[in-house]
Amino acid sequence: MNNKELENTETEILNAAKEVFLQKGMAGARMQEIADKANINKALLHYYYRSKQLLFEAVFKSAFKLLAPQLNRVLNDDTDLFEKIRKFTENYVAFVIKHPYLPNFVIQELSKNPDFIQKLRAEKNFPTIDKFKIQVNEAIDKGIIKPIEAEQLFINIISLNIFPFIGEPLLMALVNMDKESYKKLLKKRKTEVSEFIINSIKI
Amino acid sequence: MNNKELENTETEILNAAKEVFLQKGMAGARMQEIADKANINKALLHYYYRSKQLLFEAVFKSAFKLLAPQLNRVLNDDTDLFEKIRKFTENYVAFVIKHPYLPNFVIQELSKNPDFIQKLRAEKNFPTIDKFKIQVNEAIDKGIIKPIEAEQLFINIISLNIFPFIGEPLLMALVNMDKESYKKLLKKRKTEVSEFIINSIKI
DNA sequence: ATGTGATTTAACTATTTGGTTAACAAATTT
DNA sequence: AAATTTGTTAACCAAATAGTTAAATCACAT
Repeated sequence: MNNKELENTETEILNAAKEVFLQKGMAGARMQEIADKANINKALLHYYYRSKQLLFEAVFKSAFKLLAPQLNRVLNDDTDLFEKIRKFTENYVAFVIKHPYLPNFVIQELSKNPDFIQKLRAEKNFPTIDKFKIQVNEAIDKGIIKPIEAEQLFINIISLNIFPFIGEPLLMALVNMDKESYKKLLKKRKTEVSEFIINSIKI
Repeated sequence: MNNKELENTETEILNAAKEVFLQKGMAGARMQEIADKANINKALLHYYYRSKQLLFEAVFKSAFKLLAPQLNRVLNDDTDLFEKIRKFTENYVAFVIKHPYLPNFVIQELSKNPDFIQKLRAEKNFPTIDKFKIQVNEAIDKGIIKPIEAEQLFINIISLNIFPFIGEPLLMALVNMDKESYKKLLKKRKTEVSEFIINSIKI
């Protein structure tokens, strides 16, 4: 066997599957396309991952494992609140550029299968809001920020960061920009979004 | 024929198709399910709408026709900027409660078929940002709001309003709430989101 | 009533698609 | 090196699914 590149067929398959599932979703993905992209026979897919469902679950879990640390960067990390918002915003853009379809995929498949979240919750490192909540309330008590529910602030942070990527095709048309200008606009958001948030909450 | 309810088969079909397509997307929708939901034979679908693709396009256009006026409420409407942001935010929640899957559907299908936006752009009433841009720049000149690009502000407004619905299953889990509490939180956003935005930009 | 076009149906077809089988090949153990 | 286990393939299968056909029925004008 040529162990230069094909060192690990299983990984090869998972990568191909990621590519296809992330772009087309569970319903739109085709096992044949995944096999082709992995340069293997379709039967081999079923040898490694017994069914489409199981392969999908492997992809989904792998995708979520990449996303979770990003979310934890806001939720469970005890740097200063403002600094944290700045860092998260800056890093998130870089993350999505590296994995353009990932957040959309996770959200999309979760909407179509809401029970799935239960399986994730059980896993180690599932992000929780507790620490963030304490931090926000402390900042309020100290008079650093205006009163706001931690949940609402968190949703605002996430929305402002994730949606411009998920809604890209729609937003691009609405603001009447081509791909290149829109990408520039997104890069500017690395700093603008955090300032927008901090402006709103700081006293 | 019982003309009480079945006054118009074509409309009956379109409604059933909307239900199915909006929830399952193009790839996940099944013609049989649409036929069942419309209480008709599958052949009748093809009698009225020749193919799945054409039926899908009818649904998509109809969906976008509902969404466009919502967007135009921010973009093309010459009430005061702050008042506009308040009104839009308040109305948008009501809109999504009435059409829960709609925004997600539009965005999702556009991501999977970005060329599709061209067809929409040609249509009457496609929202454009021009008017909003002028309004924002005037407000900046008058010293009412801090300098900000109109495009960025628009994206912020849309993101803060749409994403909490699209990302509902994920966000619900992250903030550790059940459906009921989350719905309450969303209702609170009717006023909180606009204050969050205005706080950030006002001088 | 009857002829005509629009509407509706049951039954069918072609294709796609997830999954299987059985045989072959390569690596590993004995 | 013989035997066994692991990896890989071509060919096949059954179910699902979009789409078709041809006949039946309805609405209604003549």
